[in-house]
Amino acid sequence: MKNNLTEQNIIMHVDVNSAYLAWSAVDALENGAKIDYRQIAAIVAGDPKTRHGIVLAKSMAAKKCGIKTADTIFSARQKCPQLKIIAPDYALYMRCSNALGELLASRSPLVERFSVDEYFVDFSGVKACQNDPIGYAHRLKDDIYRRLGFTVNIGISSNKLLAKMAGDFEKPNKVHTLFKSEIATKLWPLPIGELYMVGRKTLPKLTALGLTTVADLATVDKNFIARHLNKFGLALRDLANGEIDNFISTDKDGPVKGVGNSTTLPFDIVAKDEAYTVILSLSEMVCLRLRSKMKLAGRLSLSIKGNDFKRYSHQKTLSQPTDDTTTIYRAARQLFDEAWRGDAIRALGVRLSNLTTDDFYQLSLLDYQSLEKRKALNKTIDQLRLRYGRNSIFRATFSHSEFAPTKGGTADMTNFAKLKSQL
DNA sequence: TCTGGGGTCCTAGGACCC
DNA sequence: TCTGGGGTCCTAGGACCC
Repeated sequence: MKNNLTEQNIIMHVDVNSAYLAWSAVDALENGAKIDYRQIAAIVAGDPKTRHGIVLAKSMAAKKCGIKTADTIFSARQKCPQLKIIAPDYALYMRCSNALGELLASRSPLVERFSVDEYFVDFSGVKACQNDPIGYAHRLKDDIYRRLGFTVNIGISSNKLLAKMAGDFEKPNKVHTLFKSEIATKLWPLPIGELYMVGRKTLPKLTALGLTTVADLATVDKNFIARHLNKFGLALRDLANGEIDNFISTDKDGPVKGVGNSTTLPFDIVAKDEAYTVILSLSEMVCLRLRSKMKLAGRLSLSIKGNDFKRYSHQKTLSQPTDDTTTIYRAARQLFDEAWRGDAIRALGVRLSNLTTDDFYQLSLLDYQSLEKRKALNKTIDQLRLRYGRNSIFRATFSHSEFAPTKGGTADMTNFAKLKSQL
């Protein structure tokens, strides 16, 4: 076994247990709270008054009551009447995430943030880890707890996907391995719904095909699964066998493909002007982020969610790539006019994709001057917002509006320091 | 006081070109 | 003037992840 390990890559997946809840609990304790939220039935959830009332994270005790992530607060309360409900603090979560990233980076230069509460670390070239990765992982896990106050699960394997699945075994505060040689004993016995990428829609399809365990999927006839689930089915079968070459990439190091913001309104919108206002505030945020990445967008899409929760969208390829707020806003408004079915609107979203670098701006001679003026204006606005806050400057439209001048953004975007460093 | 927000990838049909 | 077929782009929608 040891020989085996030294010959292959050592990838670890580090996953914070009940991240938002744990981070809020640590923060509360540091601020003098008498109880540890992790020890009681507690959840982190948004505010139902603004129609954001869903469960974002839960304690183990809350989980035992049957509360799941994305449950409504309403249903969570029914499952557990004495539930403690904590409001999310995204800026805090970003600080905790960064602190974990820094600790990991002190152990290996190859650290990749996979989400706010998950990192991949490549320890292949780290001597202290090579002879005993499991012992090393235990010491790392305990060190994280001692220094940062929260527990993690660590999954170990020779690639990211298997490491991630290992990290999803028993929780919390555990270290697991899932090397290829262990797939038949550790992965195959699991119910098929626990396999990565088997979600709400796929599970019943697999069940209907008579597949109930990962082993069933791993050994199913290829043609059979391809006939029913196409390419996705074949990829899932490969995954069940630990073959990940054809599977969905876990690589987040690559360039970002798109930038989008969306928001659920506190009440349904029925007037076009109100929709325009929200579209403008979303455009402001999306364009700020786009410019901070030094990109131009070639495609714009606008999505509308009605009060029936059904989402529909409309998109267009822009005549030329841009990062200008006014240009994007006008185009988004036009998309809205073309798409809107006249129904009550619950949520709106603006998304930019087909990104290119902004080192050359295709200039049309006719509007060269106005383009330069707009670029200068955008830059000034960005700098003011990054220095004094996102709503320190806003368009006159918003001075008597019930809508915020910029809209959208949770974890990474509330961290203006980070955006600033990208400018 | 009932249901978030940020992403990625895949599919399928139609337009258009050769 | 009985009508194919491949390739690529565009668009809408849906699946999954955290």
